[in-house]
Amino acid sequence: MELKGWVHRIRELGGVSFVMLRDRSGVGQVVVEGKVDLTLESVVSVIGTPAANAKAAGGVELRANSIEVLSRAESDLPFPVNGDPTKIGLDVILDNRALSLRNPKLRSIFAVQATIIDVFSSWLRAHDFTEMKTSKLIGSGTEGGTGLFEVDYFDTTVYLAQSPQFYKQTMVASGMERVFEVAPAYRAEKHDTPRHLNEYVSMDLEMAWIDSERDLIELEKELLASIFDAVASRNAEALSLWGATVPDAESVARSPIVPHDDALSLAAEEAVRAAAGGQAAKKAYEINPEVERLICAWSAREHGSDLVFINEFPRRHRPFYTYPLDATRSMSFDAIFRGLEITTGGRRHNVYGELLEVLPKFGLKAEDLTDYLNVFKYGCPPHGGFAIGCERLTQKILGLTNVKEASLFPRDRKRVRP
RNA sequence: GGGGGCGUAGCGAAGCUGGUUUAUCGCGCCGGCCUGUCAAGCCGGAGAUCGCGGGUUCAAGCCCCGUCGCUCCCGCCA
Repeated sequence: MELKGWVHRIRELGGVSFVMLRDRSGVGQVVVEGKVDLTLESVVSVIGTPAANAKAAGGVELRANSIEVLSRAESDLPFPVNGDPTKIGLDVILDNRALSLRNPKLRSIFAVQATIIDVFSSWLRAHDFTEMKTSKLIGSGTEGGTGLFEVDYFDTTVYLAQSPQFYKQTMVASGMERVFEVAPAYRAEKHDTPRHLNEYVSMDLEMAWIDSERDLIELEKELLASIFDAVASRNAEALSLWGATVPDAESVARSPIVPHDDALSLAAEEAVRAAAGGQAAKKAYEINPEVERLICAWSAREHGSDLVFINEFPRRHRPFYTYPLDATRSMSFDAIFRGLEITTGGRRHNVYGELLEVLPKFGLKAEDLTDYLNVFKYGCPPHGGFAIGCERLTQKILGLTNVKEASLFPRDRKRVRP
């Protein structure tokens, strides 16, 4: 039989040599008479006879009759490809992406990510959502909030989309009712943290006929539970390599929903508890990363869940299109998973007149948003949606320390290559 | 933008309060030995202007200042 792959490791014992050959399915052992003229990571084809051998790694080995080098690797590897990747700096890993992904543990991150994207899409299709692909070039940046990247576009300037928000709503109003999109989103923010990327994969959905953000939360619970189950069954090896587990469906189902103001109080109490009865913790005024960690600690202890939903955010913290609950609060929510925000969503304004009324409070002018407003001018059902940060979910499932590890070719303030 | 930490060979690290001429270890690399390895083992070798610039000192990888890079925390961030 013939075996093809990369030379993972070589052990020469004089009269006999063992070559560990790696392909997408794993690593197997090849036995060669005498010495071998091979370098690590060379691509080879081995013809030989398979043999069961209790002394072989895995119990089976291939006794080589001939080895053909299809592509010889230079011997000056920039880092040990077959070693423990947690001992290699992130910069080295990212600078040498093609090589670092040959490491099974690093490559397994993206097997998990593929499952996440697959199940997100297939679950939504099975629930009558239609997949869409919308433009990432937008003509104006009046949506507000985050920074936008400018792009030369013939004789004018356009921007990279920070989210498909307006298009999602457009498609709901178009009569499609339920849509989703998996696509990159761009944020021109000069942050430099382990949880931010300037380009990330946003898994978006939007649906008609909801009453409040609670409908969305219930849907996200089912969706996430489905993703976790699939990762557990399809990516058992990746989970074991990273020493990670996914939440079971029951724990996801009982994830608490905490109103924003309560979350701040609970976080303050949790901080006191963490400080072992120390000084009174100061109450935070908004959901910051520390509050996210504290509220998750609370959720894990009180509800046995790694997931917690925070809803009823103050209207002033949310964009203009967010549907109000009352004078100060909105029908919006965040999902916090293992201490990190992975989702923001909510119900949206769907009545033309109400949108026109709310714009001035956010310093916006109707004439700058005519395309968007026209979506509602001739009737739009009550609706809402949310987005899951694909890299962040991947990161938190596997317990990666930096979200950049969960991006094949991350783009941050300083990195635009490879 | 503010603050902390770290920059020593291709990679990962050690180097005690400044003091021994050849700056140490593991992986990888080069040469040799070895017929059952499992991160193979053993012997030998190459490879480092100790990020860069300046300063203090009889003496700096180690202390000080500046600078660049990386990293973490905060801020910013639908």
